[in-house]
Amino acid sequence: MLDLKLIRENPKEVERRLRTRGEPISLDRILKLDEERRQIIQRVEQLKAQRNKASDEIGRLKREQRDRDAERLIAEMGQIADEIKSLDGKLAQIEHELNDLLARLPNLPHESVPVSTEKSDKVILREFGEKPKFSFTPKSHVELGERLNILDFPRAARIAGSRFPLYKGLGAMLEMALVQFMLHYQVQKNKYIPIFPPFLGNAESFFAAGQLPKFADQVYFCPEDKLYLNPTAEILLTNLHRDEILDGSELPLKYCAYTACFRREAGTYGEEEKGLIRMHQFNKVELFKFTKPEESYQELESLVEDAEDILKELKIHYRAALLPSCDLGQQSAKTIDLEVWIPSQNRYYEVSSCSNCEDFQARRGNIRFRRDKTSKPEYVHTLNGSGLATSRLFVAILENNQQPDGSVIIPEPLRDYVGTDRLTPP
RNA sequence: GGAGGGAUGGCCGAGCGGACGAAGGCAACGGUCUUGAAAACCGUAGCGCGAGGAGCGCCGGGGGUUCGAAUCCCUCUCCCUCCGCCA
Repeated sequence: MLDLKLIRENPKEVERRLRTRGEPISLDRILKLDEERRQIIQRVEQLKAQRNKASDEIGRLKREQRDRDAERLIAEMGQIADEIKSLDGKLAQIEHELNDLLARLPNLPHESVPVSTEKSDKVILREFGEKPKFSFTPKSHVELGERLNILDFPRAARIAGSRFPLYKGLGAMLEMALVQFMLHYQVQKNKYIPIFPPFLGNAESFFAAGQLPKFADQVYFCPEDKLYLNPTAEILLTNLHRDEILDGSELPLKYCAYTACFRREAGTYGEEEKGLIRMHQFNKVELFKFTKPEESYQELESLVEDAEDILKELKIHYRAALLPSCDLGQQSAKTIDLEVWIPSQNRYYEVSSCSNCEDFQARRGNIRFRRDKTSKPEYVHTLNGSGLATSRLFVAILENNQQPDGSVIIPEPLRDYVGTDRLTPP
């Protein structure tokens, strides 16, 4: 959520910056509603002041047994009470529409974000390793998974439907090994506090993180209980400190969480996204920070590095990309993606997306901090990043580490967790 | 799922139609005293809109009754206890 005051004071500037996202955004309606709202507030508050004064007076008269004078005042106040009620009603209506419009506005892109309407206009910040060279035609992870007997899409479809995963045998071990390894690493080396959160959240939580109201169609919803299935732990972790005032001296707070993630992925069927690339359910270890405003961009850099550590440890070729304005998620002011190489498709795929949401979510979730005991509360900045999306990493490991005989070498750090150094076809 | 009990400021806790933005306690902040600290005493002190003013709003959320609601009524959410069910 953007600050209404900022919109009111710099409408042209805000509009210009929002439009760099490539959506046709107009603030006219918001400005008009805001104007109306403030006019009504002025009138209604005047009336309420009058009413409060009269109520005090009535109380006083009653105490002094001057019932006749009290009765006269009460009769006078009836009219004002009606007027207040009608104005309050009008005000509620205006604020409802205003809040809904505000809640759907995306965040302002940071000035360091390249402005473009082409998603391909990302800036490659750095690369690690190189694309593997094969003396044979590399197989896709779908084919490898089948031959190794570690993935079973047909049976997953029987149980749940298409686009659900089923890992089997050492495949299940490898997937869980990735989760374990990443959690251990981020907790022990990078000092994140581990959280095992609920996998469902309520509407307030999803609103605070920015998922609602705009993206309701992308999440699974249980109407009986009014609960939403977690699409990313970012949402759950954002709400860890919703409606709290944090102690400035304990910032930045760094959390990491493993969750299964569920997404409806409505209307995203693409032929190249076969197998595990885009699923209704996948696994992810999420990194999350609550920071002071002036520290958030340096914390974004270190968050990206923390996620990169995993790929370096696993020796997977990747690149870090600064996304252009048109490719930012609505909450994000700046996003850096990590992309791994997928040989069978001859392209890179995102395994991590690290964003600084500045105070966008903090405002929605009322997450604040105090610099010291006596200062006023201020909004924190929230940052999130996958560290990493396990299920896509699984794909990268299978495809990048495949051997001519169809076996797959397990990266060194995962071997103890998986219990073997190599997957071999039966 | 059934029956009951709760939700008040950073925390605990009183208030149950008018002098209540809310007693009291703890914690906090400033001061006095002290070489320093503790103790004691005095004082300040919630959040939001607004101009750090006036004013308005906020006692779990929403609605209602009333000239006036923390207080009465309806409704929702969450928490606790007991029963049922279950890992």
